[in-house]
Amino acid sequence: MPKTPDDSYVVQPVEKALLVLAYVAECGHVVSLKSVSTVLGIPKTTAFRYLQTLTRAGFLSHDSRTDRYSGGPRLGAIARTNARIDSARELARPLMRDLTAEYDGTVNLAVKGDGSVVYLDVFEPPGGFRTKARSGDAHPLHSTALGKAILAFMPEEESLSYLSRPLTERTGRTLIDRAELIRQLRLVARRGYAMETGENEDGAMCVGVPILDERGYPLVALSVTLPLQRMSPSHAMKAGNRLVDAARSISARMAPAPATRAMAAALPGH
Amino acid sequence: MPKTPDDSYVVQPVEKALLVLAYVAECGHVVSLKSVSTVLGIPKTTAFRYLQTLTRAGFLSHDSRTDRYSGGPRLGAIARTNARIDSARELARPLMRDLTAEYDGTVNLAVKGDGSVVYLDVFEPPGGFRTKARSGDAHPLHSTALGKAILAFMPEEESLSYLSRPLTERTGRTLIDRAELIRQLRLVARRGYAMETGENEDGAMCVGVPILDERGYPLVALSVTLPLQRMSPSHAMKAGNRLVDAARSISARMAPAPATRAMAAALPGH
DNA sequence: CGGGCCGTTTCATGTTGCGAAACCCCTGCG
DNA sequence: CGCAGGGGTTTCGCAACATGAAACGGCCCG
Repeated sequence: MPKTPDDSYVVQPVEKALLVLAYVAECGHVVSLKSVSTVLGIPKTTAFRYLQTLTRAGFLSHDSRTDRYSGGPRLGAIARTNARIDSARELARPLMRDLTAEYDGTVNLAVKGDGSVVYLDVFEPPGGFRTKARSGDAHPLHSTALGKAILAFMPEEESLSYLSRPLTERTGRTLIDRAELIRQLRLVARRGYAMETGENEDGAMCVGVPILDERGYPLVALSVTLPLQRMSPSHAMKAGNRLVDAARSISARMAPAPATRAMAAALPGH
Repeated sequence: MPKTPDDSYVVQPVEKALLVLAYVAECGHVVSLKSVSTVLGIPKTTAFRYLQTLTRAGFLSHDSRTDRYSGGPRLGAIARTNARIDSARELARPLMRDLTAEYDGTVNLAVKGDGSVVYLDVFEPPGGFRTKARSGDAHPLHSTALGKAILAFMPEEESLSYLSRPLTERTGRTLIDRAELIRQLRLVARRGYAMETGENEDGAMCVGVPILDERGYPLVALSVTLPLQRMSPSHAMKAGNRLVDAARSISARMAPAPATRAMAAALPGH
């Protein structure tokens, strides 16, 4: 029985477990092992194992008093992260458009990835020079204004762990001296914006700021990139402060992560 | 290498696939097969299969142009359903408290399950008689005011499919005549509330109304249950209209299902 | 034109997922 | 008080199937 064009790479246990996850999470109420088994037509032994595994991984939660399953904390976490990023992205769009025109430069929005920034949106001015970064690309944290803005505002423990990894040299100017980087990050934290001059891409200079979520964590960052020669120190400072204002206005209106069902499920049942 | 008290029922392919799902969905940006494989330390062949399976199931989406994965539509659906139900539940709470005192009866909030209603919250008056229903219990659609309220407001095609299943007789009074049920549902749709007199539980009478989500679908329902002898027809009518108002006020303020990241991901990348 | 990076396909192997059946516990009922 | 029944948990033997090394192929970049 062929289902879709090509099943050959589908892992069956995973497929069936996802069926279980979808059923439990989408039905909006607690369910018993029995009902999973009968509704989905999966033998109860197998359903039992899937429920266990899904629960262990935090995708479901299990009330041992009533032996019922429901959506778990992980689903809430995913929804929350997505809501935060989506709303930041949405709120940033008009500001980015304005900034692109205002500075006639490239304006970037990026999220923090694992040891990198990943570009979400890149607004380019009509005529101007083009930067390398495209939506979806990843660049190092230590070589970009976006990354330095994020590093400077995350908990110190975390930033140090990133800095302890090998620091790749993107250009001749890339800072790979850890002590110097840490000094810079302290300055960034104080004045609110980060700068980068040809450290990530030759001939490009960039000013970046973090966008803090409701926990104060720099989940996203915003930056303007210009050709090196068009950016004077005073210009950069003005741009930095302008970006700080923009980021603050986004933070203030960002999704406040509403209480999730997963949390409600943690309360006593009756 | 023991991980938690008891791994014996954990299905390994599922566990690892969930690791992949968590990584991709939680990181908030598109990722490549390579990065999944290296970050999670899973051989790329295996990671490939998991990504395929997760994508097939709608938990991830795959941009074939750039070969990148991100959160899929199913995650949005789950978040939306939960948000709707949570907010209804939250908004209902104070009203339910009021109604409990006002009628000195049991007030129920339930979600539509597969062919049943599942009780979310049950408010009981201090002294009074107790009904059978507890939070988490499931009762048939056709024998409860909650269920009839829901049946009357769902698309006809769907309600007919439920009515075509065998109708269990809960008490001597349970309506199992389909034609008569359909006649009743039409009346319910017209006046806005459903009634039930000892059809689900002996000696109890119940008035229920649907709570419609933004699509007009009766996802949740609200009801008041009283001992049969304490409920006159005129009393029931007043209660019904009171409940209709309450439901409308909940519907109006219910979570409007914000645009999700999964939808945004469907837009062209750059 | 050539090298390397990354996604896809193949294939032989034995690990491990599977589900029938037995077991156990709790609840409701006579 | 004990019996029956419905769910959840555990056991166990077997073969299905997940696995990952290696080979392949396409695309980009130099």
